[in-house]
Amino acid sequence: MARHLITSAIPYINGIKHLGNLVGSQLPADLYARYMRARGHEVLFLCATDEHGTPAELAAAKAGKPVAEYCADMHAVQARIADGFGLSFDHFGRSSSPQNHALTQHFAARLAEAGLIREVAEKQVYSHADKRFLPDRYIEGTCPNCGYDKARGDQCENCTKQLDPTDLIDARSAISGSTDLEVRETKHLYLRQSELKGELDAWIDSKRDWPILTTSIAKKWLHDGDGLQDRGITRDLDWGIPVRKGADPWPGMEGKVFYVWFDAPIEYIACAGEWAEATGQDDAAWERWWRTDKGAEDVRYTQFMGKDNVPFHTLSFPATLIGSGEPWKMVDHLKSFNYLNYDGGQFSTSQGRGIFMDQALGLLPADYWRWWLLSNAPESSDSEFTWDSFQNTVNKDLADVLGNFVSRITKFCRSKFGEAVPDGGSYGADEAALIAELTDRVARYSEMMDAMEVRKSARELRAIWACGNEYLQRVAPWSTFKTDPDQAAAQTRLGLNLAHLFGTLSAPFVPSASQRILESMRVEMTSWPDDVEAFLAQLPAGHSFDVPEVLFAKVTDDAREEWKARFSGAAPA
RNA sequence: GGCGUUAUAGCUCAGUUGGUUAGAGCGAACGACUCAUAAUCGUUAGGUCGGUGGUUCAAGUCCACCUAACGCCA
Repeated sequence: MARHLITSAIPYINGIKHLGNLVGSQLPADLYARYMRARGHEVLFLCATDEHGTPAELAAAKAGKPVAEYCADMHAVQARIADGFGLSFDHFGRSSSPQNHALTQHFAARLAEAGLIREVAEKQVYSHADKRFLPDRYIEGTCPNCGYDKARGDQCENCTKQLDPTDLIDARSAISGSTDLEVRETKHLYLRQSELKGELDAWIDSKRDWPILTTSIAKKWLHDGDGLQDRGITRDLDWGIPVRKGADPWPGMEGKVFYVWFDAPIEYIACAGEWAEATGQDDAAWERWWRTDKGAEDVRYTQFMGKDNVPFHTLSFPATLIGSGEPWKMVDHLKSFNYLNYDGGQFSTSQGRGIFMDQALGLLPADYWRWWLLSNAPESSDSEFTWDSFQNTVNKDLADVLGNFVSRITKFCRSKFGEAVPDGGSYGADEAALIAELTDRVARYSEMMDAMEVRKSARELRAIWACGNEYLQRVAPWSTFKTDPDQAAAQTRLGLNLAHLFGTLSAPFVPSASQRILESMRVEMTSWPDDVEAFLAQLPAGHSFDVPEVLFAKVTDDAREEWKARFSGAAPA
């Protein structure tokens, strides 16, 4: 038994995430966590909400709530939706937790002691009306290059020219519209990650089995242009973790907070602390997952994220851990994903384009979405959601191949032998061939799951389901029954055991349906079927079962068309 | 402009360190079966592996250049 620490990139607090966000991190992380648990390994699967920063403050203001209250509410909303999707976090934490405050300040102190923090004086735009410094993108004005009047302080969206806020003509706050702006000098802390460039480079080089997507992004940031740049890790905001040197004040940094990108990854660690607290355990309980001097040296740590998060996880966060000089557990495998597009374009939160997690659950059970998303995960390149593909895939794979298999074998048995596994007959060449094929396929499926090859795993699982239908078609117990009822009984017995096998193997992908299959077969989820032959003998003659209701109702053409229209992002109804 | 990813049958994609007739699922056509959510199973469908030029006894699989899509950065 191994120990697996698994984290999903933590979703930002300001709203409900869309399916693209889901498939890029939380869902594959859940797949892996469920699989590892099913194999009998010890798993700690953590996720949290990323709560700090300007967008959270603005979203709270828009909602008319204090930011702390807004974040608490949205955390509850995201937690409920995650639960709806069957995301099996051991803990769903918050980056605003006391644990993260303490840990973030601790890391900053350690980095300062190591000489890896420097102060930089910068000029930033202050808005008197908003009583705050404005990030570049929250300043609007007329582009000096093309005259577009809604250019942002970082870039003009019309002519794409890169801008400084001070370049803008008639600059105004994007928040209040106020033009009462002032350029002020302010000091910030920078993480000198360029000092660690060599170490990070060597570390990345040692990760030969990471996805190309991951290492190519990391290498680019390390070597592109002038190489790895130092990053500001503080901001002039109210909402965040106050800049302190451990428990002590940080002279000159009063009223400032750490930048969200500094504290967010630290939440992976803090979240383990939150988990320990929530489950009534002491610090040693979480430290054995995170401190290699306190029991974590045999932990295998895997992170899941979309490609936009890779630089922070391969460079900035490791720089923080290495720079601390303390024995923190570093990531062992970093599985990254490309983007999921929606029907010819990108998912868009602002334009309401695409499908959001809460809406998805309002249409169909989570298993439908899990199956489509995982079996089409954007691993090698961006992939695209279309309603036609979704309907076709879930109807064919889930309803026709898996659902119908369980249905046909249980109903056949009920009509000929009653609702218990029939006795009599024995296995012959057909059964041996089936068991041999399944042994081979289950081994390959397990290999693919170990390797986090999501699409390939899904494909292999589907092939395993198809084996059940192929077997029934080949031996045709409905025909055998007429001439040799004992032989038909043996075939049916094997068929029912196949349902048990499928229920177990499918659990990481479609946990609810798997649960229903196992319940109707009246068995608990037990061991992983490494020995297929032995596993297929677990339901003995006489074992009673129930015929389940339809496992997967099909998506109709009418529903597909209605949803396609409803989620087009065109004129809102 | 720099960099990266991708470009394989109508569609979605597999194709280990280069090596016999390039594979799967879906769709399509035909056939079988009738237990089942009109579900299933089988057979077939002949794609110059984006283009050009190289390396090699041998390249979809390595190299160079080109083209296209997407993305990141400046």
